[in-house]
Amino acid sequence: MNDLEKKLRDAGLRPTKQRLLISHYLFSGPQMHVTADSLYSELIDRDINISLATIYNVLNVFTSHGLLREISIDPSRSYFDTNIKRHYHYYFEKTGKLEDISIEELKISPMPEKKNGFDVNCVDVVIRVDG
Amino acid sequence: MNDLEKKLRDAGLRPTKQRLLISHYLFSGPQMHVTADSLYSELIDRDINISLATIYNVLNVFTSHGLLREISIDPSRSYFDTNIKRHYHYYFEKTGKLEDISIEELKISPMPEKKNGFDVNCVDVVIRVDG
DNA sequence: CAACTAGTTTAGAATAGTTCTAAAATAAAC
DNA sequence: GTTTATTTTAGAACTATTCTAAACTAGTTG
Ligand SMILES: [Mn+2]
Ligand SMILES: [Mn+2]
Ligand SMILES: [Zn+2]
Ligand SMILES: [Zn+2]
Repeated sequence: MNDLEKKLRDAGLRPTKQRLLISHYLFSGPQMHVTADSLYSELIDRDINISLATIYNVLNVFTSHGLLREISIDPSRSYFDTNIKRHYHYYFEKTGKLEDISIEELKISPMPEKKNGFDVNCVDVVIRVDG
Repeated sequence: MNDLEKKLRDAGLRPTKQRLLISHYLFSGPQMHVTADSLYSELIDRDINISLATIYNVLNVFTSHGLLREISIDPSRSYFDTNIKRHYHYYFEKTGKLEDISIEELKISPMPEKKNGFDVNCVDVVIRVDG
């Protein structure tokens, strides 16, 4: 059982052919930010033909099982982040690219823990730049 | 020339009947966060019948002329904020409501001014809570 | 005022990202 | 190997938003 198969099983997911191919693209190299469309195109470029419905299914199920994080940046499409540790983003509005900002680089204080008795699920910071 | 008419003219916009009615709803009371749909429904409730296309036109033109700010919170719809001063948000994921956080309440440091030579357009902070 | 022009509103069509449906395929359990 | 639950898929459906083009209106000019 290889690393990717273990990663999927540990998350409670069946390691199907399509999930493994997508995992290989997403998780075997440097961390990245993808949209459904960018992922679909990149896989097509590598002659990996997975239906767009499956791309959406996999992005959503990976997100709900903690392997990806969804980022709301642009109301016209969802971004998914392979970096699931707490961090923030630069967003380059012209190119649509994202770049990580570590929590050491940018400090928020006081870091909120609760609001009206409700737990804080996450703190999203997006710094929008022209480029 | 009343306040709302002046506000529109100062922004370089013609004070049409529809824009004035929408401005009255948005700008005459406390600050608020709306979606195209919530605004449309609230106006219908007040027997103000403006086409949904116009609601979208007006929200977009108000935003591009600095009378509103668009907030990316939820990939399934756009929020617009009548508070155009720098501030941050709590987002209550179950109800879809937003609440302002002032820049005195939450500090970010260092406040970024530039990135790769590009200007920072805005710094969005969203604290997502369960409620 | 009347005539003119540029900008605005509107219904309805179109678009596009995403989700749904239901049938075929596959993974896991027995 | 057989069975069962899960997954994949093509294509349809959905939905927030934008577009189209015709009717309307605000502002300008004489
Ligand atoms: Mn989603
Ligand atoms: Mn918009
Ligand atoms: Zn990231
Ligand atoms: Zn606000």
